[in-house]
Amino acid sequence: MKRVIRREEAAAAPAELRDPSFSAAVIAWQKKFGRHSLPWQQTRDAYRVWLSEIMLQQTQVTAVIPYYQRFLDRCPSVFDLAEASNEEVMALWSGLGYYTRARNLHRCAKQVVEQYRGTFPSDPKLLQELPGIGRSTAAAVAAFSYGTQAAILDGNVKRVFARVFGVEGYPGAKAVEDQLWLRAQALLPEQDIESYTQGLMDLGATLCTRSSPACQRCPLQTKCVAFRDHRTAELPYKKPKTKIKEKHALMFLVRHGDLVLLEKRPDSGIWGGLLSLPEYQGMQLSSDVAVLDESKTFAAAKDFAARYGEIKEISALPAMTHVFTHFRLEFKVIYVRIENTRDSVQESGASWLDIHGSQQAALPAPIKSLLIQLATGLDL
DNA sequence: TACCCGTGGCT
DNA sequence: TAGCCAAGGGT
Repeated sequence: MKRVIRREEAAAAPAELRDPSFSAAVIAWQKKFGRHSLPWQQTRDAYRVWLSEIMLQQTQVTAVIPYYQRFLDRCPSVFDLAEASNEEVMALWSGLGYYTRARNLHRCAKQVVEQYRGTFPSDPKLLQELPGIGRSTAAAVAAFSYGTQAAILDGNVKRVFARVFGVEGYPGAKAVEDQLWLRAQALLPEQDIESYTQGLMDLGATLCTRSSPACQRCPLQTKCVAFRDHRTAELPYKKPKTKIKEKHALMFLVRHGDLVLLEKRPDSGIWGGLLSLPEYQGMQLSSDVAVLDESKTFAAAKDFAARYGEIKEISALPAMTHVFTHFRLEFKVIYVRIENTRDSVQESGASWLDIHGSQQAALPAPIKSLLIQLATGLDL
């Protein structure tokens, strides 16, 4: 069993990433210049360490301190917390945000009491099975409470590593994060894990800050790729803009001579209040327009156009794309030429536009462009 | 996988 | 000022 674990660790932490001088520098710096008097330091009580780590997830130190102390006053031990009512736990947490943390906190306390008789395990793998404890939090609790050699990887560490080692790419991306975990594992010191772990956090929080880092005071300056290359502002990479969503629509271009059938769009939503080609409204169809076969779109177009006249010609125009700030609209247009129009325009709320007046009409840009092409006799 | 969760501080 | 981000985890 031991052999297997060691082989896995060896595979997970390549030797070329190792550098004992890295942890040595962090540890020496932490002992001299790191933070030593935060309320959850100077204790190896796993309950207090765990409570602080959960509260500090995505939350800054100054916000946590009063909550931490209030929580300890009411629940000095994991048994007190396990026995507290859910309402009281939520009330104690109220204002800290991310309230699933509070629910998981309560569940976790009960579980530690039931499964472990109130003693948090020292193995990060076991800690990670508890609700609200992920890989990084498990390592922090194990290291601070029991001195277990385990790697953390929070926002601070990601920033420090990205700069020192010149890690390209957004640290939140899976592939980049995997690389960072490998480094975190490979760089672990054999002793003084508490000072090392705290030192990484302190470096990120007090020197290697997101903007205007204090490189002159940094113990890792001589190693730091970002400092050497003047790239501290660039590293770590910022979160990429979330990929814009795609929407799909099916529209009908119903033509009678030089006239095109238009509808006024609702005031709210895209192209609000503008005239536009009639858009197919069938929910089920419109959500799947992208994969609609031609026969269904033609059937929908015929069904629509037949209200206005006799269908003489029908064809699909090439799919069109229009990019908005927040999404991309892919739309198909079915062209239908009709004759012998019925007088149903008034009641339907639609209107006829002479295509030679497209330029002046209140039309969305891509629709206007389409109609102008139609008016100038271009092939569509 | 990418998104969601809350609040406060920062530039 | 309006994003952007912070001691992440769950889904």
